[in-house]
Amino acid sequence: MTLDVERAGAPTLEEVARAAGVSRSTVSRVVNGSPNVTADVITAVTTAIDKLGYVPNRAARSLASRRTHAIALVIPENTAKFFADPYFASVIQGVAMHLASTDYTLSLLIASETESEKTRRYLQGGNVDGALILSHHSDDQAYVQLSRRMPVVFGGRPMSDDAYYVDVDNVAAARSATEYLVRRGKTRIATISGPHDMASGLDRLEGWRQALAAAGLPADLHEEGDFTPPSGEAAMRRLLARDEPFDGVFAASAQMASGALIALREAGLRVPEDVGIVSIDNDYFAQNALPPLTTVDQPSVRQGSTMADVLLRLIDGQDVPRTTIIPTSLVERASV
Amino acid sequence: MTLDVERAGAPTLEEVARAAGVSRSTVSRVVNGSPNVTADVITAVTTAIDKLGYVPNRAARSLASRRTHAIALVIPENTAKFFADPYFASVIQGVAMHLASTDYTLSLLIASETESEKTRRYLQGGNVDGALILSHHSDDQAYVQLSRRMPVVFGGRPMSDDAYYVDVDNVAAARSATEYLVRRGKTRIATISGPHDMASGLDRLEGWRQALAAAGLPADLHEEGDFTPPSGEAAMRRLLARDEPFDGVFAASAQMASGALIALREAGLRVPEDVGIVSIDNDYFAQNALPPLTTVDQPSVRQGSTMADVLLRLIDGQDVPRTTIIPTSLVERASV
DNA sequence: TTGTAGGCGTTATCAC
DNA sequence: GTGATAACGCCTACAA
Repeated sequence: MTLDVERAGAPTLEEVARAAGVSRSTVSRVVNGSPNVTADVITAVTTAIDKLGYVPNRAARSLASRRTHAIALVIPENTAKFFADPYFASVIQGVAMHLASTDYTLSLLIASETESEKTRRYLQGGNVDGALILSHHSDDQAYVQLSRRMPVVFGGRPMSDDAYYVDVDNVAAARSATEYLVRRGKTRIATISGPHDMASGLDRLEGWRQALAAAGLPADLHEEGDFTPPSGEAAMRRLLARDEPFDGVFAASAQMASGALIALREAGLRVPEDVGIVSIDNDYFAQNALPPLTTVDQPSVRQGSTMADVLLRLIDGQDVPRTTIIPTSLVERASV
Repeated sequence: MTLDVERAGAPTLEEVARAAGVSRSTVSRVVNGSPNVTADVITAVTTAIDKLGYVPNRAARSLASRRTHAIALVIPENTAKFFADPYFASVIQGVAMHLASTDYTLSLLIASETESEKTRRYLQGGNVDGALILSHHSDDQAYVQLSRRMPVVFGGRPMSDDAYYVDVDNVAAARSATEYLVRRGKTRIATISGPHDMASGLDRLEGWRQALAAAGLPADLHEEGDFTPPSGEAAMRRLLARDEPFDGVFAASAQMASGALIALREAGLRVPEDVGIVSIDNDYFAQNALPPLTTVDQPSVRQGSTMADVLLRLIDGQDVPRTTIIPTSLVERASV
């Protein structure tokens, strides 16, 4: 009698069709929201679906439709080294949460350079409908090429022109941070920049330069870091070793600022009394530093969700601007 | 002549077969490493594969084989709030990197509670071969049930018995941290514990108790936090407000310890001179605190890769112990 | 060892 | 509006 009870696998579209007394095609139409279906039929099918607990088989669906409903989030391994950086965690979170409200799936790829071929094949092998590339390095070229074969969106401006990306305006962010220092009366403003092989590193340096130029101040006190706390500490030591007094510092990341704070303290310099410091990133480094850092907030969770949004539109064939800039804002705390 | 050039889609198994002059079955066998194939044939097929740049179509493969070669990493949304916690980023990284050396794919799910039904269906809908659940909360029940339908491995001991999980020995970690305080001559040792609805919170509290009991010391100075810096700061304030002097503190997380440091400093207490503090987590909070924290290192990247390893074995039908404990180690710095 | 044939669960193209 | 009927690309008995 109840042959259908205790079936092994999940119910199929075919079974739903039988239960609803319609054809498979019709069930498929209902499932995919086709406009040409009678209300009665929709009701019947929906009921059957609920009763049976039907869930479309993704594999079958993508085999037939040639779309996977999956996107990849690629994190080049050299970037993964910076995984500890809360920035990446936030972006990933943003992506995942945005996707949660769609029926797309997120496939996370840590792309080791030694197996880049494998990653490339995976991406081109029709496993995903599009890719998100999270990296600020100049070695993005391979991925830029990929964007000719499928929708690709970068997080952070890639070192290439014709690519879709969403980023904060790093130049403007750095400029506003530096301008804040100027407004507070600082006249000798140094910077601890990010690495020169990352667009964000370069852009923030440029913003610092612009602000100083506009204020008629010299822009010669510059040391490079790699965004991490230790590099910030080391850079500050080098700055101090120049024996060239300064009363303000723009650090390209809060992590570096927190490192710089250590070197400053060691040197017997007080913040903000002796030197004021402003940075970028409103993460817990900024929040928990001593003193808490005045910094430029770049909403990274939002960057992630925006990236996902842009990619999905691209996949959907919509017309999307190549560049999406996320606004930043200065948050004042006690370091200046 | 060259009909095959400029084809639209990716090459199929069928085309490889034709190019190699064998049947599709044989190509399939070669691709899947079947033992019963002649060396010559393998060579021929492999050559054809390389020449054509063939990549198996995942959808077709899983439709036919009923295996997806994908696993899910589920992060309950309440956990996602703690996303800023470097612990999670590390675990995710570990999982992703382990998977990179296999042909499994990682599907990252942020499971909002309001859509838990959706997540459940996704998991049960045959989209993945197994799932990793990252959570320390007691609301894991739903996922424990899931483990009856497919391989599931938890990160952190779930509040249930019959589940596979990989975790650090939180009791032992807390005990060794506390014992260290005892060895350093502290006689009045307080604790800032984690939340009581997380196994790790409870276990670390228990470890603290055990160490004190063994040393014949009272275990009454206890305040609860939620693993975040602010909660640690607040807990320390409450501890201080008790007006019950103490010379040692075991904080269940480095983040809370860093918060506690702030309250301690405000109260004019010096670390380590007046009170020694030990915590768990060797993250940058521990490394960059002032003073740097003596702490118990729990290798979270490794926990992630181990979780993936266990799950893959489970999927492979291997016999795996339900519990995998990752060793921890004490790293001495300047806070005691 | 290798080939044949049928099927995996959907979608898509047609007729009706 | 709805229903047959091919694909979609691969796996897997089973046969040879």
